[in-house]
Amino acid sequence: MYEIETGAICPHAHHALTGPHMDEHTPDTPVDETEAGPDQGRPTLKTIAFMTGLGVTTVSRALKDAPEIGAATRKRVQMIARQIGYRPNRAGVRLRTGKTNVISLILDTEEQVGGFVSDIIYGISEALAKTSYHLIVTPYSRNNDPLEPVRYVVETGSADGIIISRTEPDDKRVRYMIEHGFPFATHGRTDMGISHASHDFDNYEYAAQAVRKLASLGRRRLALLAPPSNLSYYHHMRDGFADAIAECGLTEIPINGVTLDHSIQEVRQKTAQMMRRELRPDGFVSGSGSSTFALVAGTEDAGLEIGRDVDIVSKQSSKLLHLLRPQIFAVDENVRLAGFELARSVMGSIAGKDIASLQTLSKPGDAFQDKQG
Amino acid sequence: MYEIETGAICPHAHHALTGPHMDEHTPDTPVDETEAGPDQGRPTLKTIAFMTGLGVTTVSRALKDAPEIGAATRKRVQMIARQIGYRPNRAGVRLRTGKTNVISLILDTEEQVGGFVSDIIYGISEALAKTSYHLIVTPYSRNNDPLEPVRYVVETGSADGIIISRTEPDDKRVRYMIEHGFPFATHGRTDMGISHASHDFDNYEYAAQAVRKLASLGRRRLALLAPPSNLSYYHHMRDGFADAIAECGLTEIPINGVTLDHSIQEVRQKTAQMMRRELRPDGFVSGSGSSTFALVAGTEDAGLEIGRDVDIVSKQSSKLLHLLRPQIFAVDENVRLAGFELARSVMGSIAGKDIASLQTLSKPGDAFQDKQG
DNA sequence: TCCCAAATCTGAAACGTTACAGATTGAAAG
DNA sequence: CTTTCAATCTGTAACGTTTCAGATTTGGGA
Repeated sequence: MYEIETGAICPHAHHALTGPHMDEHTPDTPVDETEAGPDQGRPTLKTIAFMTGLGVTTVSRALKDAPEIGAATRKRVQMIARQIGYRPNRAGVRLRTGKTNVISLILDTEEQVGGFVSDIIYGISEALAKTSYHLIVTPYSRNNDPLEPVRYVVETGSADGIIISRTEPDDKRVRYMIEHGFPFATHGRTDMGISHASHDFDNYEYAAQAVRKLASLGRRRLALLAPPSNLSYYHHMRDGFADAIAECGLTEIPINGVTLDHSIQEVRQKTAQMMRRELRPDGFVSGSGSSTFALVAGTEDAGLEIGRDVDIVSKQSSKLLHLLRPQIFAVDENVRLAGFELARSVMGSIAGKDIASLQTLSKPGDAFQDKQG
Repeated sequence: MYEIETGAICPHAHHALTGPHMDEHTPDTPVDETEAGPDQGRPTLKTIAFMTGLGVTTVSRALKDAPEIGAATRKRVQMIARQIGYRPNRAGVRLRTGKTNVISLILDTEEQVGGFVSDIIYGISEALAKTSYHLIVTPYSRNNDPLEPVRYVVETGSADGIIISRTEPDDKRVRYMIEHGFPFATHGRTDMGISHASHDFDNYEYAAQAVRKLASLGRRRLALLAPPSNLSYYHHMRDGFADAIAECGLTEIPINGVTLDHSIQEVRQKTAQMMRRELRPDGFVSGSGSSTFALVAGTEDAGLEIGRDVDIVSKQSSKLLHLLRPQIFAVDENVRLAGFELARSVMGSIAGKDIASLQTLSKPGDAFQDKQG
């Protein structure tokens, strides 16, 4: 049934198949509209038009429940369409309307965080599953200009909406998309005085709770392993950390030179260095699971023990931390949910929905899992 | 410059923008071909045709280096195209030729393995970066029919080629795609007497080497934590394991009821159970990093110690295992490379290249990283 | 001088869809 | 018995591209 279809898709079979394709148009006799020829290959509006005896316009409208089509006709057309498994040709729609039915997820391919990308993709997929949207992944390297992939998608119109992460307080990608009226949603918030679709994890709250937890354990000198300072959530996390430090009357031991973006080796080394010093932290707040692996390793390199000499509170997106060291206090960040929300947001943005409804903030939950997970 | 473009993409702006779009056709005067109107919005072939004074056909051919175009014209057209940033409209090409310039990665959204998906996507992206291909992710749930997403892509022609994983020895998706002449590449091999594009990690070799390593450590009773038995690489891994067991004169302690697909909790529990028995294994071969986390936890639940009571050899795609327990012997599987190779393979398949050149097997390398990683 | 072939170039048609501007009904209103 | 109007339906054109079947020019050979 779909032979032509697959043929048409397989380039090396082009010449063989495009020849006898729809040979209703014999060069001598002019086209007779009433005989649209036997349907072959994938059904189109023309196929249905032929089967129902209607015009393609009518069929097109009937399928999208236009009001000017009789109820009987509408039902008849839709029935046949379902029967023969009609699917609108995406290229046709896209060419005609400019609507691509595609969401582009723009990804940093240097991303360290294991599982982050999988989860966000699964979440997006879940939200897109019942819609006509497809998900396309547009990668870029952190070394290059992050604006470039955005510009590419906007300029070539290869998607109807964009999802970005690694959002900055003053984000030029956001500015660009706003200026071009292009729908998008950001993972993380901005601080540009502009309202736009976004989803974020409440890192302020997380860091504050983490500090309080450590304070309640009697820890006094805390260190924060934070994201790079250009990212929005650096500030949230840092503010939550600082506020709670002040609130609890603790002191901060700054970690210089490494962030969540650094390699495990670098973090491990830096941690070991720090933990061998006189005035070392007795508590860590960590922004990501994989970095916490390095934190633990570095701490133990220095001969110290988690839970005894130092406590760690860490975010995680997978559930591995309490297997690494059961003493770690792990807070789950549901990245799959983030993906889901981001997809909903960007679709809402495309549909022109009210922006207020497209901004969500995920709370850390009461998930300070204790020694047993 | 791209205002029209973005407008055309943003559905809620349609009506506003399709009106004054290219108003060269005034209803009274017939079209004068020589005045193609001022180019606005995204440049098309028509734009270039107007600028050069050539026909669109000529421009189209000039851009693809057709031989029947004069060298001077060709250069002139290409120069202008570059100048004004011409990009062929994907929908136009796709509608006309049937070529989508899209590769579909079909993903099981139940996937446990953290980082696996990210890496394979990064690898694919890398291979696609310099081409005109886009990557689209087509998800499915393991509970549903795995053929369904494949059928969807083939029937709707939403991609030129497909990449699948979780390949089975007798894989109905492979059969389906072959029957429909649809280009694809599989992550993992089949055993159907059909030759097709694929990439695989040599799990036979991995398991055999793992067993020999454990044997060299004096371990005698080995257990294999294997993939589910329907997958191809189950057999490879199991055969390598069994052959080396025989070769070294060791015995196998079978693990029943859990596979790499099972949750960490399940594996952990099962492992603990097993390790409390009289005749427990003194060596593990594990097929994935995250499962090894569970293996370690379960072993320690039973009061045993890695490196003393039992040794573990495990594959990993991230580098976390030696941070978990430095005693683990980890073998790296480069999933990013797998993605890269798969993308190359499927593109080769689309281009009709010789299949022999599209089959690659990645060797485990000499990477039996010792206690220090 | 004429003709033919090669070298360049060209318009028309088509891919499948939707928007526009009617066309065709039947029935209600005058 | 018209006229009008709403309710349905329809053909044409257009989106941007490539293919087909020429058209035009040039130059060489006779």
